[in-house]
Amino acid sequence: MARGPTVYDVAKLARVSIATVSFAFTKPERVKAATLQTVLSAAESIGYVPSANARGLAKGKTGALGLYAFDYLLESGADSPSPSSLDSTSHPDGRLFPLYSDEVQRGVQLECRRRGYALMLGAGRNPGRLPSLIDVAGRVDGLIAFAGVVSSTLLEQISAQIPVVELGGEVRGAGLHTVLVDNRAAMTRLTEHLLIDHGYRDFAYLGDGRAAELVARYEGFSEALRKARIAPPPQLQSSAGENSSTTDTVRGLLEGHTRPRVLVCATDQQALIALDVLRDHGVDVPTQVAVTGFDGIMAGRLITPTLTTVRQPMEDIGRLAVRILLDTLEGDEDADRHEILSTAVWRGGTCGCSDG
Amino acid sequence: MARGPTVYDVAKLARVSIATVSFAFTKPERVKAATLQTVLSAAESIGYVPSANARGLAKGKTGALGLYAFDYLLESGADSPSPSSLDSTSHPDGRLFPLYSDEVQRGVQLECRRRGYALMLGAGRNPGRLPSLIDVAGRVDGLIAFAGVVSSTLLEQISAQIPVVELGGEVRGAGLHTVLVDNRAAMTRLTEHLLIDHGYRDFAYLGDGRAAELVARYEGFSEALRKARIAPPPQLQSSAGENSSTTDTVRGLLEGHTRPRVLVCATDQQALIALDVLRDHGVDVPTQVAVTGFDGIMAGRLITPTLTTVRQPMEDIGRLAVRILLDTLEGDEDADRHEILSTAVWRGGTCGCSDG
DNA sequence: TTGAAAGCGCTAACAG
DNA sequence: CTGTTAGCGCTTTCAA
Repeated sequence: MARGPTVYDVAKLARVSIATVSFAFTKPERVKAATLQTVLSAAESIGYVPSANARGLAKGKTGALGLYAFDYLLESGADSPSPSSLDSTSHPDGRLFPLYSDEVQRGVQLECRRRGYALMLGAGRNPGRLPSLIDVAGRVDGLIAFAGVVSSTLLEQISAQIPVVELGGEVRGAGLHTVLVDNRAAMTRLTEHLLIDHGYRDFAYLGDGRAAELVARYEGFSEALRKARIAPPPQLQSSAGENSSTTDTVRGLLEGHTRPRVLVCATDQQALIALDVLRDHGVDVPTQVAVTGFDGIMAGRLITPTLTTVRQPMEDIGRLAVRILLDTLEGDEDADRHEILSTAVWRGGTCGCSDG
Repeated sequence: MARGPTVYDVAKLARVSIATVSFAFTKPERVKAATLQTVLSAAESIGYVPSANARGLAKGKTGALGLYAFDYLLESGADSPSPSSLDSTSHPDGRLFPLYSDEVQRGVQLECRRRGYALMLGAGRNPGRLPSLIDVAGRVDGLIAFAGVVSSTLLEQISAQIPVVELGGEVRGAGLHTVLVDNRAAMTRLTEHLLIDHGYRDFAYLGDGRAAELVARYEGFSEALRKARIAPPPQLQSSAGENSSTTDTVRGLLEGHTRPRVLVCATDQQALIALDVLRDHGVDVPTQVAVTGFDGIMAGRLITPTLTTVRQPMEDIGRLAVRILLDTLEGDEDADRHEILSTAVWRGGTCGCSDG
């Protein structure tokens, strides 16, 4: 922030010491009413705005939490100068908003506001440019980060300074708190629905081999299949965050000669893209190909038929992360916390269930 | 943030001065390669995370922008401890997410990330608690605030320190930049559609007399009516941010003995609530009562029939605000900027147009 | 190329 | 109740 009037200026004007000015703002009850008035109006008259930086430096606290998220939309091209969002239906990715991370972020925001904390947002995977993780970490009292966005060793390093909650990923003992869902078990349940209730036996799997959560989903899928004595197909690789890569992969699948009966996708975002491609190729869902996702984002509920998926309690995930941070910050919390929230299989229309 | 290793610790370990440590991080090219290595690995080994606070204090810049938004959802009760968002359709207000402010925020976020700035979020109307506006203002290089969230005089005061963009509201010459749409003209166009294309003549208006933007909408509505020689009805007052107040108002309207042919609402959020109440009372839309909103939020596009409304380019509004800030910050911008973005009347089904 | 030293604006003892 | 004073951790001249 630009330099403006400081405590010194206010003090001079009010003819008191800087300590009194400071007290007037932080512990008004410790200052005589008359003095308080003088100081406050002096401050007002010169437009004094206390520097949160200086305050944070002096107190060792900032009153803000940080959220470091992976920026899916940014990567997929939504960062074009100005795509005129007046008609966001024509904006290919806008249609997918809010994404998984957006809904989690919403929970974080709501809980931060409730508890009187400001929230600092950072994002990106290119640590070269600001705001890199370090940049937000150095500025907040606690940090929430999506797994996979930033190296866990960096996160552990930061957690030596301030409490850190990692969302998703794996439980590590290294001082990081964790909030996650049982991706593996949930995907097993979803797959069993497809196997048992629908009797499908011919599967394809659209995955992303990198993030730990996504790997767990594939494992859950494979396990269900093996239990049914079906050999799990390999993952068709597509980057969960990059819509164009998903489009290519699904196109490739359709242009091959054997078409699966079911396409299980690692995320809703991928499933929704897949549905687009299927439609473009004139393939009917669910009668020709059934499709499922994972996450439970809003967009999946709003298409017809609705997307069969596993719903995560995204808002709760965000809220809980904030609560963990504040508990360790304000309370006398001790150990790492690893919370596993529950999910629910949502039987939409894209798997062949009757919708609604 | 908690106190961890500092430049001093790193300097001692690397056997250099703190200045060298600082240079190593900020101007690596000014440090001999060998020294750089020593410093960097020393820093790494003790888990050094530079304090953005101290840096900000010393440089007078923070590399972050602030967004101060009105927190509609919070007020309307979504701040209950944990409403289990697994089924957000059962969560009365979750259904309305993302709201107008959320979509604007999204634009702000995207542009901030593009330009390498972190974003600090604050919100609320109770200035007593943190994070009050001042708190985020003191911590950022530029501020974006929704009109009406905070007194404009405070905003003007802050704008003496850092550039400020006010979203909505009125153009003030006092050093505040503004981004807005022509609420009045847009509402006139919408009303004319109802008057001319549908021939409606019996109107009710659900408004909120406080915010300047909302007042302008009512004026636009009234003007269209007067031009058609119809006396504008008074505003049925309901707080735009408080859903329960809207529910009560609309109920009151329906329980009266004269039911209007059209209900024009100042915001989509109010219109959507109104539609709920109408449905509960067994009133058909649009055949018995036509309804219109204003904003163009996602929820309005996803109901059947779709909500007739005025679409604002919300994402663009957010992006533009950021650009204005960065232009004045980084460039040699001079004067206040007052940008007016264009809107479009969306003819949905709730006004009686054939939908789709 | 590196070091010494003076702040940046505020808080928090500790005196008075 | 108010003033003095010593930092908080980093950046940045100015010298060496």
